[in-house]
This record gives sequence, C-alpha cells and structure tokens, in this order.
Amino acid sequence: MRNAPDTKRNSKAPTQVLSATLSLFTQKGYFNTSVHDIARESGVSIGSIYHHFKDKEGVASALYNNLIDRMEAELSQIMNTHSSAHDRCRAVIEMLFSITEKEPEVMEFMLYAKHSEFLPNEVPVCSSKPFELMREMVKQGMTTGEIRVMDVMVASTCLFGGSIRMITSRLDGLLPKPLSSYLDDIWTCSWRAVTAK
Amino acid sequence: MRNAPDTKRNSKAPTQVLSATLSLFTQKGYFNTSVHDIARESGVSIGSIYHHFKDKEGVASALYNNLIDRMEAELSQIMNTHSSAHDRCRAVIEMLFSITEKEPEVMEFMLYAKHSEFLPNEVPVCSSKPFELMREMVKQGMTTGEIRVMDVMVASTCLFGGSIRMITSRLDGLLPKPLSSYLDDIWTCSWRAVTAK
DNA sequence: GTCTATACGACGATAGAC
DNA sequence: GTCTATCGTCGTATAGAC
Repeated sequence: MRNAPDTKRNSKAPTQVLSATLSLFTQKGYFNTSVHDIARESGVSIGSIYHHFKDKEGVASALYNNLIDRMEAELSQIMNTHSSAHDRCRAVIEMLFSITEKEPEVMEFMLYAKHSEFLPNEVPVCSSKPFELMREMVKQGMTTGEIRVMDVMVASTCLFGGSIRMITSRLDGLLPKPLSSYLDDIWTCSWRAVTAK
Repeated sequence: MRNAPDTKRNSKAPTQVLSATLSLFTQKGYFNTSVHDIARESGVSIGSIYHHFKDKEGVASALYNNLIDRMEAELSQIMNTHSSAHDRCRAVIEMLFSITEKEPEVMEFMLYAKHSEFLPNEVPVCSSKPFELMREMVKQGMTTGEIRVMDVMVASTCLFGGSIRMITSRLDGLLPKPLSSYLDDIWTCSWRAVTAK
C-alpha cells in the first residue's frame, strides 16, 4: 500500500537520533557533542546516522526545523482560538512558560542555542515564522487600539522580551520557582508596557 | 625602577591577542576559531600565545573577565552619578545601547555568546557583578517607592529585558536604525512596566 | 619573550560487509 | 537499512632554538 514494495519499513532511527541529539546539544552544546556521542546515546550506529542525515549539521538542521514547525503549530493554534491581542499574547507567554517547565530542552535549544555558529544556512530564530506570528499579533493589536501605535519591533520586544528573559533565567537555574508562579506579575508588567491606557 | 632588571619590557602581545580574539569569537564563534586563527589575526605566534595564556580557554577567560570588569566600572560610575532608580536605569540602557553601536563586538560577546559551552568554570553573565548591580538599582527603586514592590528578579527582567532583546535584535541586523533612535520609546514602555502609577 | 616545527589525539566522514 | 572498521584532517598543545 506504501511506496517501495520490498524495502524494510521506515525505521524509527531518525526520531531516536533527533531525541538523543536534543539532549546532548542542550547539555553540552553542538561542538562538544561528537557524532560518536549521538550514536551511543541514541543506540543507533554511526553508519545509520550518516545514512539518514547528510552530516552532523544535517542532524542539527533537522532538529531545528522540527522544533520551529512545532512552535509554529502552537502559535497558529493560539491565533485561532483567541481573538484579542491581549488574550493571544498572554496565551503565547503561558504556552512558552509551560513548554519550558515540561520540556526545558526544547526551549533551551530554541531560545538559547547560538544557531548561527553551527547552522549558518538556516534562518535565525527571530526571523522565523513563529516569531513573525508573534509580531503579527502585536501589529493587529495596534489596529484594534489595544496596543499603542509604535514601531512593531519595539512593541513586540517590550511585550515579549521580559518573558523570554525570564525563560532563559529559569533555564540557567536562577529562578527557584516554576515560571507559572511568576506569570501574573510578568504579564501585568508586560501588558502595562505597551497598552494604551 | 620596575621589577626584573634584565628581562624585556612587558610586551603588548596579550592585548593584541585579546583584541584579535574578540573579533574572531564574535565573527565565527569560539569553536570555529582555532589558535592558529588567533595567531594570524593578532600577529603573535602560537608559542607566544601559549606563553601568555594557559590554553585556548584561558584566552577566552581573560577576555571574558576583562569585559565583565569594564561593564562593572561603567555601572558603578552610573550608580554614583545618578540618585534615583529612574535615572540610573535609564542611564544603564543608554550606556548599553551606546556600546552596542560603537563596539558591537563587546556586546555580542557579553550578551550573545553561550559562555557556558566554552567557559564552564566562569560564573554566568546573569550572575555576574554588573547584572547584580542592575538588580540592586531596581531593589532600591522599590524602597523609594519609584518601582512597584514585587519579586526583584521579575522587575529587573521586565525593566531591562526589552532593551536587552533590542540589543540582540540590532546585533542580528534586524533593526535598520541605530538603537539610540528607539531609546525613548523603549524607555517609555520599560518604565511603565514597573513603575507605580 | 618570541618564534618554528612537530607530536598527538579526536572527530567527521566513508567503505563495504551483512 | 544497519552495522564495524578505518581513513584523513584539523586543531590543541609542547619542545626547544633564538
């Protein structure tokens, strides 16, 4: 029913590799992780890894794009289930905080890794679709009058910048309590920063 | 009149090395820069580099601590020449913006590099003296009633987080105009976020 | 203090059997 | 599709002359 009749079923190697890679990259960084490490951690041999991915950078690239796609899906979901900029932006921060607590590695790799050093050909996170969607929310908030009219970049940065830095602080172990316990305070500050009244 | 009578005068090699290193690390990153690169760029031989520094990490470490010290000096200066939290914090942002425009490499290395990956033994930036001073300013602002009473970490992050992300955006080339042209808007947002009324 | 030449290890990537 | 064994390169660090 599928494509090739005789070849083996699609293996689960790639997902195992990506999962192990996320752990290793967030713990030790891209350059401190060897392909041997990935093979050991994932239980997949080097040969297989190179069969499924072009090279080490290809592994990182696949991982990166996977996570960007996932983020974009989450943001679209929020875009669709909320109508005001206020509700949308708050939901975004809540979502980011939640992922940070449940899957710190995902956030670590998305927001904290210096992709440009090992993925020179990928579009930087801040120019990626998810970040564009966040700016779009802010923009719409200006047209509805919820948010003061100003440079969209400035407004977006002020509205989300605090939360993003709270996330990195949490990942650095500087915050004793889970992010959810700071959410109300952060949101009060962030919204006051850009709202009209 | 100095210490050793016969040995050559203290060479300027170390400063040349650190200067070249800053350029290379910010352009290509720590791991993409070899000691050979540093030798070539600085005009100092490998042997000399290893004479002055323990190893490659030692070069990075010296650079890092130099810049931290410099930042601390700038912040102390601001602490002494301004009295209110309002004036101090605004001056800090102005200073950070100014350095970003005049010496982008300094900010790039301070705020954007993932030090933990190549300087595992150094204290992270966010726990360094300069960042502590910034939190101290915020703390004092709460006692004087300028800033709403809340978790100091939350307030500091909200007050400075937007500006710090503007800096990284600027370094990423996402902002067409120099940071100074956004300063007033950013400050309005940031201060509204934490101020009492 | 400065240099050149070299030793040595690690890692990315491939070959080729199963 | 998966594996093991191996190759070649590059980069850190040292030795030792000046």
